[in-house]
Amino acid sequence: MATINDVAKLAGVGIGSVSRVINGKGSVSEKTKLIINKAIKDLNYKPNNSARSLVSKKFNTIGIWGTESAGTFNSSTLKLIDHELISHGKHCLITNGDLSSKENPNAAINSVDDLISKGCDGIIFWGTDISNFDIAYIEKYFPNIVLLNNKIESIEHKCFYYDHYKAGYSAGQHLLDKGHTKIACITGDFRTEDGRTRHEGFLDSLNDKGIVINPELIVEGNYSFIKGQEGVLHLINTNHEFTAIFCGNDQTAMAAISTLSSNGYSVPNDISIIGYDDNSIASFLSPPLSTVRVPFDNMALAAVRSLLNKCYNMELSLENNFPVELVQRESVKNLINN
Amino acid sequence: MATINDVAKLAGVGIGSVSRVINGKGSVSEKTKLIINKAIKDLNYKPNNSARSLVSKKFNTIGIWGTESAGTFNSSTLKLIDHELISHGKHCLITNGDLSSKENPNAAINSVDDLISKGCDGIIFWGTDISNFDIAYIEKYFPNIVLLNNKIESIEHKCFYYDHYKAGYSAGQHLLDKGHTKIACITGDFRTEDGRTRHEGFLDSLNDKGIVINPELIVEGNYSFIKGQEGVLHLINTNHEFTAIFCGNDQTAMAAISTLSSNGYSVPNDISIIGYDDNSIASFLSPPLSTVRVPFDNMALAAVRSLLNKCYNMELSLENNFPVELVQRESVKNLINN
DNA sequence: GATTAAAATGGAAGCGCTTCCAATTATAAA
DNA sequence: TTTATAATTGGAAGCGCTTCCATTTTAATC
Repeated sequence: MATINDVAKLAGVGIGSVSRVINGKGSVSEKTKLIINKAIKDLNYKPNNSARSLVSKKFNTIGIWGTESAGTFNSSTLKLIDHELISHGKHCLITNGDLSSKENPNAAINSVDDLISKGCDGIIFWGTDISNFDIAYIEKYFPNIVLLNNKIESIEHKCFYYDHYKAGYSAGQHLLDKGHTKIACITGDFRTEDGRTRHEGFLDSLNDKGIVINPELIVEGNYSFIKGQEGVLHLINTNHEFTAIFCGNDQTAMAAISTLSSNGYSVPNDISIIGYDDNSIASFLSPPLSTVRVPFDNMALAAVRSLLNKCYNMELSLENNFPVELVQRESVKNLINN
Repeated sequence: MATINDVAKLAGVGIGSVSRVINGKGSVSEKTKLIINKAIKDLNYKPNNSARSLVSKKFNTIGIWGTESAGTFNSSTLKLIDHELISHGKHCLITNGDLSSKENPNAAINSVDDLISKGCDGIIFWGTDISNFDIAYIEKYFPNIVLLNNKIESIEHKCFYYDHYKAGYSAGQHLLDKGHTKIACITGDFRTEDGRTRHEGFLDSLNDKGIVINPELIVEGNYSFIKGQEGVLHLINTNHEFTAIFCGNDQTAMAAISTLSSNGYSVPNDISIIGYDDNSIASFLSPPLSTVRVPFDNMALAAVRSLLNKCYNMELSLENNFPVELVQRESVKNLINN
């Protein structure tokens, strides 16, 4: 592998000039620039990043800390992030937090320290699988961070998230608009903030119309297919009547649809389903799923850009408002005759 | 950030000893080891990876070159790879080849060079979206590579792939076993090798029983939902009778099921569907999809491990046989009365 | 206690780069 | 032409580490 010395020697110049050409700063005459570029090409010279980072303290790399449940490893959003980074000449170093969460209490911090010492200029924390406490601790000595789909009051300007409450609310509203009043739901995990918040929003939308949901029609899930399946089974075995189910996420909705139809119920004729996320499958289900679209990609893009700006003094534009949108497809029946 | 000098000073030893402790090689007395470790902890010292790499030429990082269509950014397999790397203290540097493929002809190579100069000890090439020619070229100057789900004769020992032919064959066989003889198919893209091969295997399974498929019942797809939808629509508008469709992948099968049912056909009562991949959705479809399970995870694990062995002189065990398996669920009707 | 071999230790050299400054060269003004 | 100023240039220093070797310390043996 050719080094900067080789280039300098071949071009008959000093290493300083070569460095100036590579980095495009400092003054070099057009003539020597030409000579140096030729030498670079002839030697197929590529600057050694370790040496560069050692001196400059810049790594041109952004770390991503995420977990499976954050969707990090199962989402086109990762692609989008990577795309944005690469198009600015940066790299993407990934760490899966799942590994650490099992182990000792400091495991999350350790895995982050690992990421830092490996060399990245900033970190995107994706999801809520790391405690606020840990993040706050890390942020003290490594401030170039950004939270995606998570929110911590003390560093709110570094957070990119949407309003779970509003999202839940709009799901409920849609059901109401279509004339449903007897509504069941299969929620997310109530131990998580977002699980609670989206459910609250949902309940409040009903409350605001004076509708109170039968507590027996609320079953707690955890976003998994299997819990969705169990939830539906439980609901259809209860004796309470309902015409619609609000599912805590699309995965749950998927489970609901398939479980209902294999138990002889038709969606939406017998029971309507509304999901939450608008994941990549939602429109492909049968029937296509009405759901709340969460602006994941917009948030992700803004998060990366904000970090890019901070780490590399860039000035990329970024959104800071991430409205949720109700996507009406065919899984909710209109009960209102007009 | 504390450096090795700080540690040496605090511990009252030479930097050589500190280095020996960090790397666990060379001899250091238990007593000084203790002192040094305390200093390391007190200073919260983390070795600087750039400096280490600069000297040692090791990066403790494996690059992944993949594209969206390879599933790199949409698959739990990535998580598995990352997991394996991290549990051996290595990192995972990702590059999305999609970006490059659009641009100039050398874009793929450039993006790989980028990965190399950024610093990785080996690269996993995931999928077939980079030409054999390019890979062969890269392998010459950067031999620590491994191909996942791809095969190039000249470096077959670096390739981890399965038998598309057999997979296609077994799909056909299953349909035959269930008594289907009038079979349609919606294939993959015939411009790709795997698209062709799995189709060949499928046709041969029929041929071997003396069954010839009606050419009008073969429609070329490209693994996308939309093409699957179009394909089904085309098939049901044709006047030729068929009882089953072999879909080139599960995505296509998903499209087929949803399109058929929204056109009044019942799966599997009217038409049977068999898929290919056994992706994460397959078992959740309604009806649950019978499909050919492709051993992605096994291949990926073997690929990573093989690379780990090569790059770091490890001796991890690895599978080298990746049999395909038919997963029978409920989307294929049994036509044989017994 | 003396001798020898083995273990432990300190630190210089050097990895490839950026940055800085002193020295040189070109350019403009007088 | 001379002088002042700006642009260009070379290369030493130093980033934090590993590796090597010369030196010192320890342990083992007589």
